Amino acid sequence: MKRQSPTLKKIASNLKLSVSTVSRALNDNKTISNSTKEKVKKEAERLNYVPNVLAKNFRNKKMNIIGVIVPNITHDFTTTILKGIFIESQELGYRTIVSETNDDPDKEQKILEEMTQFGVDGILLSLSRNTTDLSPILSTLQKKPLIIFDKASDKVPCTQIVIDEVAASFNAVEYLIKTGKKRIAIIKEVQNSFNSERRYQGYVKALKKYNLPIDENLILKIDGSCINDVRNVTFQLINFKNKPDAIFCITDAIAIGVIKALKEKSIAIPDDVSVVGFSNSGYSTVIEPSLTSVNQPGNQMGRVAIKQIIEEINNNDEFVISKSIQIKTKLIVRESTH
Amino acid sequence: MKRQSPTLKKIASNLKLSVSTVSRALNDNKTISNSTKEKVKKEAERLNYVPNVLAKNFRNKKMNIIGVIVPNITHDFTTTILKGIFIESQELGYRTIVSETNDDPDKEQKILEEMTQFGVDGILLSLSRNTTDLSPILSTLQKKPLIIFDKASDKVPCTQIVIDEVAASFNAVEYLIKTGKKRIAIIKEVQNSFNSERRYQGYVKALKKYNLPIDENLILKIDGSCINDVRNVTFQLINFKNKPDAIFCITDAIAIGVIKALKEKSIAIPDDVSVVGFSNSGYSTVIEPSLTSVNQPGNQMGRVAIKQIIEEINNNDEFVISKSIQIKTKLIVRESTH
DNA sequence: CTGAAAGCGCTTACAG
DNA sequence: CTGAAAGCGCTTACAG
Repeated sequence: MKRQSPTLKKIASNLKLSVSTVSRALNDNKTISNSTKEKVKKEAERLNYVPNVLAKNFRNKKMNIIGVIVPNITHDFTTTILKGIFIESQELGYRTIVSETNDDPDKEQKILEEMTQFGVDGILLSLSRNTTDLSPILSTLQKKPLIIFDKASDKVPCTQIVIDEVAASFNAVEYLIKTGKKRIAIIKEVQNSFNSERRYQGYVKALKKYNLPIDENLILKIDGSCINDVRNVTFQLINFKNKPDAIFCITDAIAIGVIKALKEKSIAIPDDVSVVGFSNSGYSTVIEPSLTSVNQPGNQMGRVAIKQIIEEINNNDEFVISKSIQIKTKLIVRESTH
Repeated sequence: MKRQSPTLKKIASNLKLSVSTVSRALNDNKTISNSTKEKVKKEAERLNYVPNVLAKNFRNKKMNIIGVIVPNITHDFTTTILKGIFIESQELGYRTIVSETNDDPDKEQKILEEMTQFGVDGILLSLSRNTTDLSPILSTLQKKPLIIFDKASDKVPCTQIVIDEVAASFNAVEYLIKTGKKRIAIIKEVQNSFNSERRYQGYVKALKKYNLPIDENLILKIDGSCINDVRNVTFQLINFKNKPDAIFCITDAIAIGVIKALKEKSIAIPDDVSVVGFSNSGYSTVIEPSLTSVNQPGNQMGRVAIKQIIEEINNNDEFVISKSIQIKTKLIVRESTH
């Protein structure tokens, strides 16, 4: 702050060269002789020259900043995605600006507008749970490269990077079936959640494949934001004449609640009822019995998202083909199943 | 991208005004008449004018970006701090760039240098666990306003924003004493961690106040990054002839391990041994019995950090007085104590 | 109350 | 291989 940092001009005058030559030399432009390149670089080093990023950004109309929008930075899976985003963007020379919507569509719209105006080069968006009006997203899509990740919607015509939810829950349910379970309940979310719906599809797919009936009594919904319902729903489930022998939960948080409710009623896990969660959060190993859960490689998702958005940033003028990239998951088996 | 967005020049020519006047009008400069201000603003609106942030930044030598450096974004407490940082910076018109060190001092140094060079207006730093050489921090402190939060060190002459660790653990231990416990063990970290040391001081202070002996056998250390040691340490503790009747754990993660180990040996919690954790993470309510733990208001810490750094950014030329801001905590009592 | 002009530090066509 | 010049879009001292 105190001392002015040296500029190209300073280097140029010291070396009796033109500013243009110095600029080119520092950028390794091929039209500059190696000898002057060396001289310039040495002098830059000596002066402790640091390029003025503000000027560079302005000149190049590029910030090298990617905006990242998530519902809630506090969620385990979100933090692992962010980890991947940070690593990859760092490697590729980009910075990221992260903002939270707290699942508020208005906030989401505001952030989209601010980021666009701020001039980020591209946006990575994980949809808020309550977003139904997609027009703000469509309109920023007109102005900036944008990719949706994790919380997705196929109604937005852009690249989507998601967990292969159907395969993930298919595998989980198939595993339960192979384990001898025949009456497998599912607890999903009430909201019109893309992810929840896909997980349900995988569940149905597995039951069908093994010719198990789809019993409406075993398909329950809870309000995703009200985890306390879980206890009641679990009690409801085990009060059926034909109780389930396994419960597939759409999230780890639900699974934790289920396990606690089952223990409260002295139901043996997994002997009487197996429990499977989704996302393999830190909770899975804290709860007893430890929870079998679907591991989602958040790191990988984050890295892929960054690579993809940078590709779309660089192809900006050309026609970009939206793709759907599905990340593979893996079931981590623990004590809540056998 | 396709369409050029309008500039001041465009508005000026449309209105037959000078660029300077338009600029001033848009910035609500008092020297401009209300009538032209109105005209200009209306035209700006009509053209959908959006100021070029890149040009503005460049001109004003200011990005309105604050760099935030944390060891690991994955930690519960860190995410709550970040939440506070996001909220407050958003409100005050700043953006944040977050980076992770993964407790690697070299990475930390690299990030400090990159952020400085990138031109952030200020830096919020939570020290990596393994940082011993403070010179990179001192040197960036010469160039940019910098504040240390959470993982702190009083060896860096800058404002520190920390949990009032001593008071926090004093209160926790005092609570255990009032609950009838007399042989209170502490499990702390092997590393030269500022926070761990402070928590230990609070422990000692409480024992002294109530004239309880300080028994070296009850003061144990584990490697912070190796949670598996916890089980052994716990077994070691309960094998003493004079076993502890309470265990104060420097982190929730340690407390979880302790609870599991105690249950394994069928020791009643809290009747035989009470357990207290630190940070009131999500785990506290997942483990059974639920964990009594010190709640750290991360949100507040984040907000205070942002307010403070912005103040120091704005007072840049003047002499800045470094302060130590201590955030108050609260013990959340649950089933692991009585 | 408004305008003409300079300049922030860099990049890049154009010319030689 | 190098230089002179223009310009990115804005702000601001200076002048009137």
